Amino acid sequence: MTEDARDEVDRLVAAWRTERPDLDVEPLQVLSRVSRLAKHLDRARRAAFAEHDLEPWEFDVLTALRRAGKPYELSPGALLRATLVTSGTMTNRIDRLAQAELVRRRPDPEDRRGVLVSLTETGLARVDAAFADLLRRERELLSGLGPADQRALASLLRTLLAPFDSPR
Amino acid sequence: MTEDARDEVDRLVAAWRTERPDLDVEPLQVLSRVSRLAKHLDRARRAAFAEHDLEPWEFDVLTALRRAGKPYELSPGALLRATLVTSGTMTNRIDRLAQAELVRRRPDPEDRRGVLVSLTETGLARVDAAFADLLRRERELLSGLGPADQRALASLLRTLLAPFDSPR
DNA sequence: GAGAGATATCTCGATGTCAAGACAGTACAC
DNA sequence: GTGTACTGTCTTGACATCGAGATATCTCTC
Repeated sequence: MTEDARDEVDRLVAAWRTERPDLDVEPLQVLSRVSRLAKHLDRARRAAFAEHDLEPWEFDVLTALRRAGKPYELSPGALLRATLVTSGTMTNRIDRLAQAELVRRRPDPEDRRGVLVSLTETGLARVDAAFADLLRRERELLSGLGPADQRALASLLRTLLAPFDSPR
Repeated sequence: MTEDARDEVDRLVAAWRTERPDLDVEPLQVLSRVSRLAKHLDRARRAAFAEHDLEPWEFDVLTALRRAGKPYELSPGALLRATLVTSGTMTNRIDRLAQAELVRRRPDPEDRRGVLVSLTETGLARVDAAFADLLRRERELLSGLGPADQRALASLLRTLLAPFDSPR
């Protein structure tokens, strides 16, 4: 029941089996693939956004605002929870997005510690265009799997992700 | 056939469906989960390695050497292909690993442009300990899935990864 | 055996991220 | 209301990464 090496991870696992036959390296079959796929995905995203003059980090922030719906406005705190970055990083991102006039900052009228960040017209247009493009490319990446396989994959990944998301 | 929101990605997809009902956002079900899971995985790895005084990037280089088998020696070029980083990054990594006496550098006797990097005794011991620890934690992360599900997941991911790895 | 192009590694400057901490404002118990 | 703990945002300094380019060496063709 040995699998022939179809991808880098199969080769990696085979190498570990030779070098450390005492260890059960099965977890790598899943988790190394997740890491490597994410890395390739980052590159694909970067390429897709480049056509719209957006960096991946810019897209991440803009989409979070876009998803919020009208008036496309969230606090920095909400944004950093949505994007899994630290507060320092988010401050820096908002600074640069505001300078590029893709977002606007205004004081929160309800909480004087707070700030609200919203999309500008330009920001809205850019993120919508880039998102449509991203979906096109992602669909292409998934074209090796039929609809049923995609659903199965999504469901298995959801199970792994649940412990990270729900206890929040 | 609506799925109840079990994780962040379900919520994210639901938000997009409201905001952009004209787009088919199914690809996100898979690919956003891959990205998010990879991010969580990075944090788990960082925590695991901290106990062995290793950074994730150090671990990546050391394991590539470890997998190569005796005499645990590879060229910088082979290392950067194994770790998916650029050459400048690899030079920097090797410099710091050599300073920490986890690896050694020597000129390649066969090719005077080249260099060979090998594990020291310390490097070998550290990477073996950290790897065993990592596997323990990864197994824990996967404990929500039975063996059959893990194999199914691995197989689906392999299909997605194949186009990136094989044409290399 | 000379030259053109490919390959291996390293250097350098710019950049985005993180962690830790500073600071202002809020909430809640007493 | 006062004090204490918490929350939300921003500042700062260190650091790993990338991309472009520099240099040295090898390979292959003629």
